Amino acid sequence: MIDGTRTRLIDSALSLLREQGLDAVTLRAVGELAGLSRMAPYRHFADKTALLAALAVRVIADLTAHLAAAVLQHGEHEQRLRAFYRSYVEYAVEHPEEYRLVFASQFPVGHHPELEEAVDEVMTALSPDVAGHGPRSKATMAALLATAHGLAEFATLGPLAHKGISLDDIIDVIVKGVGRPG
Amino acid sequence: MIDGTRTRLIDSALSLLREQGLDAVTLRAVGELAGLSRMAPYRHFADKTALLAALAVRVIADLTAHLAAAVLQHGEHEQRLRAFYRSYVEYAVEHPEEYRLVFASQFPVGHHPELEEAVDEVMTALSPDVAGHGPRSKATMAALLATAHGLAEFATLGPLAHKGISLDDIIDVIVKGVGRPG
DNA sequence: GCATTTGCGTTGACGTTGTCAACATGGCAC
DNA sequence: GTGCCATGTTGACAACGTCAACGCAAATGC
Repeated sequence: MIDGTRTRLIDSALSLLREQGLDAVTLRAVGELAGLSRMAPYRHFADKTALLAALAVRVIADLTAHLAAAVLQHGEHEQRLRAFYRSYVEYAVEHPEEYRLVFASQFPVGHHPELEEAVDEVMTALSPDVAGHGPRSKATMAALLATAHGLAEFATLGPLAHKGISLDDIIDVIVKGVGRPG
Repeated sequence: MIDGTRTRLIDSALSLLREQGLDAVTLRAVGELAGLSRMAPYRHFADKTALLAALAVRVIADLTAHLAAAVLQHGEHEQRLRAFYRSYVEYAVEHPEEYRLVFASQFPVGHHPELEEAVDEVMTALSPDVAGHGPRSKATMAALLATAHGLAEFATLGPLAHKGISLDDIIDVIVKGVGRPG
């Protein structure tokens, strides 16, 4: 093990996040759940945001694996796209606090390179399977991630969930093009 | 004026939000900027979340007006759609803290009816102009808002901004359909 | 006309949180 | 052995949201 204590702190933070929500992830609670004192995290992370960023890296890796597994169950392109959207939203709905951590924590741009690497990795890992290989594959991959994220937040935050609009219908509109006459 | 102090408190909160960011919107600061004491907001709002929800209502109304103005500058359907996306992202980029307030504050569903009304109003105000009148107009409108939101967050939070991917290219992919071979 | 309730505002106090400082301790290099 | 450095600890502080208790003026009831 390279750095056991650091890993244990992230584990503790993840437990708190899952079981009691983002607000329960305090440095004190993390330290004590790891069997240490309140200031212990500062020996391994610059501040609270750095700890949360490390946690976000793990969550993003987990999400990436979840997406890849779902996508690879299908061979046909459009099926893969729909699986991508469905599994993305599914992950957000099933792990709401973890998902919220990633996007609500407002990590200052440029201060957490490992976090930006993790985002890059989602793109490079999934792009060949869902965005094709054409000249527009980068724009397509960005469009896929951005729209999936929008869908996920609308699904978890309410506006979409309780309005009697089917998720599959929305995915259908997106896949076929929002500009299509409907 | 129906309730001047309440309005003044929201004004103060908006000033703090714009000039110093979401973290600077503390009940103490809001009260004092309004020329009152720290506990004054409690006479007009149940708690801090209620104040933020009222602020979010105002922001959403502002965003709606911004979108409507941009959309109505065009007569053709696809032009309107692109204007919708561009102006949505533009608003988020130009008012990042206000936009963040709306989505990062995690308003408990069902506790802020006026907030949900405001969201409904975005839909009903814009739907005829961008989502058409067909049987799928509701799903289309939901798809438009969700995807625009995803785009806006990716644009403000970084993943999209500094990767050399053009926003117009991404909008193009979305309008024509992410499932199109590209 | 007077008593009372009610709306609006105030200060005091408390618990929680992130973080700075100062201090302890153990292993390693020399 | 002696000094250094990584790691961990406790003490303290300011800021925050919020509960209580209080003050006061306008409205209300009789």
